[in-house]
Amino acid sequence: MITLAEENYLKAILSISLNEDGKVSTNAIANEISTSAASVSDMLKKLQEKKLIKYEKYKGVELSESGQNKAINILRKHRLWETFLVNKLGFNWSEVHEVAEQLEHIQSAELIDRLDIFLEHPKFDPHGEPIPTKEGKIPSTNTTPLNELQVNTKGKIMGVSLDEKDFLDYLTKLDITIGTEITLLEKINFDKSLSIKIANTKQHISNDVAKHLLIKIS
Amino acid sequence: MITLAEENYLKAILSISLNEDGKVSTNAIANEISTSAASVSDMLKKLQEKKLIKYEKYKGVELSESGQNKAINILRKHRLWETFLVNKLGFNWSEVHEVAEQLEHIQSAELIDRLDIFLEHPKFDPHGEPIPTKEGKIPSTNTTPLNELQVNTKGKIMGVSLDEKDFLDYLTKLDITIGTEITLLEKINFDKSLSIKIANTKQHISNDVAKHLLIKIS
DNA sequence: ATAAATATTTAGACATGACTAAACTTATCT
DNA sequence: AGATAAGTTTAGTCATGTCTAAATATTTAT
Repeated sequence: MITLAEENYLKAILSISLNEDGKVSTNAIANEISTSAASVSDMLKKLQEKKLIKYEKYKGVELSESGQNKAINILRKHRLWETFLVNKLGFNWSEVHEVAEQLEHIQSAELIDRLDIFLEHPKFDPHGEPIPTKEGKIPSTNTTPLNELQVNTKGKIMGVSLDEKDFLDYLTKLDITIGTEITLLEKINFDKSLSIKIANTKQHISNDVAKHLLIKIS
Repeated sequence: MITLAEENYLKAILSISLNEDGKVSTNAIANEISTSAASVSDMLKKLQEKKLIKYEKYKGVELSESGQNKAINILRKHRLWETFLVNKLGFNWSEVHEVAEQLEHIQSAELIDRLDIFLEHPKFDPHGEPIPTKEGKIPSTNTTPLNELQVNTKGKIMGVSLDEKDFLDYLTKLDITIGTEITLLEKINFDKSLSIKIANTKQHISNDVAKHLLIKIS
């Protein structure tokens, strides 16, 4: 059996791996799940014994095949539950993260199969993130973070890569949601902030916001 | 904050209280949740400190008002989730108990409010058990266990008071489900077993089965 | 290439929730 | 009432997952 804490560690390692290459450091994990490096070090030993990760002291860690399967399955569950909460229960996209963090640990393959059917096999969650397949593949999205676009490029917002209430509420205030057409007008060298056009209105956003907006160039 | 273990103890105490009068004994709880009396004794001290129960050493235990509210809320969540699993996801009534035991611990009042709306405020779960109200009332059902009926009484099965796969699968095999019309033909004194008529077929069932069938006399 | 800074692991504690064995309380039987 | 049985609590231990402080390894800078 896998414990709740172990699942959260696998999820954290997967999440870091998806954002950067190479092995994952103890500190990165400690930072991701807001715990001490010492606790992480302890847990890595346990995950190693269960063959869920490949770990060499001081050298960082990566998921084993079975660890990756487990982690991707948790991600699949998280994104399916978020889809359920928004599409069926009428939650706002900014309100679902915490509850989905609980629901993703429910143990029942049958439940997830049936939820997937009930939701009609959704491909994306309410934040535009791809829902991993039952076979453990994460479909790629071919999108680019807004801050990496060239000036004067036009595109459509396909998703956001950060699931935090304050961030999502801010986007809603800016009239930014999935499907919104956007044009990058100008990049400010000084602070990397951006001028954009949405529905014929000029807006100004920070680099920190822009990097979490995933764009498909049109 | 209330822990998972604490919630399960409150639930067990409520469940025992609903079936018998007076204070709940340490052993009864140990039996209900398959643990040792020593563990129960430890936990009762903790629940006492949190004012969730009224407890006197060697004298048994009862829920405090806040403890009862918490316990009934867990029961409400359990029964709403079972309703969701059967009505929306297409599970069989014998397959939902274990999953609902996990789902009942998800912490979000908003989630349960919305689930209740989504299910259109169901009054009974898939086993015919009443769903407690948001205000913490358990509606009474005015039903009688089959084994307490008089011979030759006719009635309808309104619910079952045991949520175990083997039991429910057996009922399904006997063509017994909620709404089934039933006539009590004979009580066998020797082993308290019963002869019954269902859809013009004579059947014979044990007292153990009969006591979990809740009948509304017609 | 060595010192300083940074990252990681080990050591030793602690809280939770479980266990067994032993001690103690209450109930029951003659 | 006193002995025995049944029920309950206490004492001591264990596994999990966390922590801080100290020790050790690795990386970076001079």
